[in-house]
Amino acid sequence: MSYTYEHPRPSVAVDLVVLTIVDSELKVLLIRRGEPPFEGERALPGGFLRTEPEPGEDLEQAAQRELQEETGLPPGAVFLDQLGAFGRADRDPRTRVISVAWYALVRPTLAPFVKAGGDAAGVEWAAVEGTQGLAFDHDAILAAAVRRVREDLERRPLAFELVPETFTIGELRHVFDVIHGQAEDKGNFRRRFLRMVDEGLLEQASGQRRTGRRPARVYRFVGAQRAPRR
Amino acid sequence: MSYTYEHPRPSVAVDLVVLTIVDSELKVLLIRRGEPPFEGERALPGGFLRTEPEPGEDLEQAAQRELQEETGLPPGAVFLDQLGAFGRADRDPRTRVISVAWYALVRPTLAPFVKAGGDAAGVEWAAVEGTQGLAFDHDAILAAAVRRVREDLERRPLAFELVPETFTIGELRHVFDVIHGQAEDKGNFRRRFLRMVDEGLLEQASGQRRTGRRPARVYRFVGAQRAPRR
DNA sequence: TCAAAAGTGTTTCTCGTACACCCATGT
DNA sequence: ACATGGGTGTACGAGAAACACTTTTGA
Repeated sequence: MSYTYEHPRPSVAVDLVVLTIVDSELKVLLIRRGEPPFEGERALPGGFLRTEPEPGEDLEQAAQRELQEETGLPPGAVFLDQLGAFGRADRDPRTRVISVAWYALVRPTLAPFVKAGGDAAGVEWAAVEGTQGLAFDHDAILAAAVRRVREDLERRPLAFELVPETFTIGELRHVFDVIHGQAEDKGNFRRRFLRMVDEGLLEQASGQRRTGRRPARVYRFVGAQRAPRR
Repeated sequence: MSYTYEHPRPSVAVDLVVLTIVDSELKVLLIRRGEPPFEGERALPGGFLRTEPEPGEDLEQAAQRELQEETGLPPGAVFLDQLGAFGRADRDPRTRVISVAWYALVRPTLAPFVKAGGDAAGVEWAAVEGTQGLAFDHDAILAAAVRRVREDLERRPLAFELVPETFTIGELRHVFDVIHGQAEDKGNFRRRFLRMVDEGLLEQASGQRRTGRRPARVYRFVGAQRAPRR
């Protein structure tokens, strides 16, 4: 309760769970740590909040900055929302660190550009399934992110962040299939989808997609704002 | 990206949005600040994360500790979950502070004991509606908490945290009415409720409640775990 | 006896679910 | 021609929504 500012302070880090879908798999962006602690091991990308020059950057700014540094993608091209704060006392063996974790969704069309732009040596897209043994408490953060995306997928327009700007019904359904780990019924998904169209959330775009089989109509997301709620 | 530990560190605070229902109104626990900044103004209860002795306390521990200090209620009697981190650079005029906010739900039966137990001078239950002008960014934190509770009420067993251990259907419906600001249909709510009973989430308790009118059956929540997901 | 809340029933509509089937295209 | 995914139809059931009605109590 003592509301004084004189006391030792923890470090505040910002960590990112950057997700995309490649080859029908949910992937997460991991780095290989180049320094202790956990040197040589894999971890989520992240960094410390800058507090200089006073008063420093907003938490959200810090997350956006890290995201940009780590992916090389233009700001605004990637969906970003806060996951929460992770603050187990022993999560960093060296000193006290609070991590504010964020999750980001990268369109598959942009994913290939990420490795090129990243500064860190060992940046890679790793399959989420089977990923384990990350540094710090990053296993737990990753798990929380996946749970969160799975839940939010149902009630917020997240899926549109994992397809190209224009997309077919099949492509969108594929996002759900991958994230939920099971196939949706084609016809039922289509109906749900078309309902969104005449609610005005989606509109048919011009052109069509020729992807091997029968060409499909393409749509575009126009619903309200894609921004998070905060 | 520089993953070094040598840099100025922000303070980390833990703030609480403690909610209850009294007199058919959603109430939030507020304190009157006794020192700068914002001396004399109202604010959410909270305090700084303790990092001594090394490595200090977990974030969740800190929240529980504050909750206990502020309400005087026994630990475990109150539902607590994390809201998120609030870190606008200018949120504290004096120095850089990151706030990790939590929301708590106090049963109406316990609410009256809170003022007695609190140490701070000006602890009060204030109606959420119309509350404004809180210190720091606490208006925003409060708004986020209310939005979150409204959403979670639908898909997690939150309502049971705002009734006595045993409760009538009407009492539970009242929670929804107050939080959503509009009355549910009696019959429809009842059906939803009874569905939970034969799903095993609720069980009829012994006895009945005599509260003025016709006595009502009382129920008890037995569903899985009440704990948050983290 | 009257108001108020408990408790019950009914009807309509929407949506999720499961499944069957046709259509257009590249190989 | 045939496999593949796009596109369409149908039928059932659970649940949301709106509303009317009976029952039990205290005042």
